Amino acid sequence: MTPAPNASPDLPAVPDEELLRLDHQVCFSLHAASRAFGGFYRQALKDLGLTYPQYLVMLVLWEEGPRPVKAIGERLRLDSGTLSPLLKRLEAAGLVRRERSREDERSVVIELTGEGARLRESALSVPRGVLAATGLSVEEVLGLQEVLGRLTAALTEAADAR
Amino acid sequence: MTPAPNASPDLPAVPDEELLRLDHQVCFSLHAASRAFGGFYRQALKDLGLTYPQYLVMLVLWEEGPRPVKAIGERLRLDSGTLSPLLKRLEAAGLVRRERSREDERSVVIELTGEGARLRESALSVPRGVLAATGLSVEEVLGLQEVLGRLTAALTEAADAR
DNA sequence: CGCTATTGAGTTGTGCACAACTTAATGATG
DNA sequence: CATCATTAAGTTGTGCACAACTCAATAGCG
Repeated sequence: MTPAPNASPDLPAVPDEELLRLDHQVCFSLHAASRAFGGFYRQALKDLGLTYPQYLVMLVLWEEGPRPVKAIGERLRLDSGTLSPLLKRLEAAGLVRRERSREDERSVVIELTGEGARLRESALSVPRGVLAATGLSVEEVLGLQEVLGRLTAALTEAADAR
Repeated sequence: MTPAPNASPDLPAVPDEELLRLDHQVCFSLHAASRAFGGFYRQALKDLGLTYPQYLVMLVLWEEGPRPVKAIGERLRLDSGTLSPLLKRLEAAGLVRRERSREDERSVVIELTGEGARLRESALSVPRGVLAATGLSVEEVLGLQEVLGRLTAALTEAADAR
């Protein structure tokens, strides 16, 4: 699978020197954007008492209902090393319950508490503020999302193929 | 400054429910892309013995020469809480020197060692591999960079205006 | 000049990301 | 069915991000 036939299909006579400079820019842009996003959410979510990754987990649970840790990890591409302590903190905050599955005792199912479910109402107002703060149009957001999706898929595939 | 005149200029009758779902997608896309990028670089940089943030710092030093911690932080939007330990690790690895400035003894100037400067040669081959792995054209990369730049600027401005 | 505010770097504490590992349960195979 | 491989979750250790803080040096002002 993945023949990876190309050495550099559309990179003509760009010297390494210049690529290093461009790399600087792209790395930096993505890194900075991700952190700016996180920083803005940090403020927006402070009232809810959630961090940004905790918010992502709650979004999954609000949308999809009770899920084993494994499924949440696949959805967010996070492993148990990240999720286990995060979920324990959500449990300590009274937002979720963790229960071993009876069918498969290896699996731990995460489900919302009443408080966790109610928190969704407060969260409904968050995205509009964020979207407004981005200064992007809805079309640009959708376009950005599409490019980022392809980027992630290509990078993880390339990383796995090693 | 920053009149921020608009409540929601181009968000018509989209209900909160749907925005929350869209938010899920966008947050996730950016978060996942950033981590996929970092993951790919982690492998590419393993030979150089650098982490991704360390690579970003080295890029600044390779491009701009000796710089105080403050200047590096402004370039990468990182504060001393992140940079101080990172720079100590680069120093321990023999790649940089940290010297108090004589003109202003509050300032610590970071400069490359011979080994740090030589590492640039090995790093020259990295960006081409990464660019190929993204599966994006050069035009798409430039477009992505432009959107991300505006996104970061808008978000940090909105965050500061609180 | 002397005092106060500001600035640059560093430290501490919390949380996330991830690699490497452990443990327990399940599945597969001879 | 007994053994071995696989799987899910958790643990440990390292490094980054960031808030809140300390400390020393400098700048500004009366």
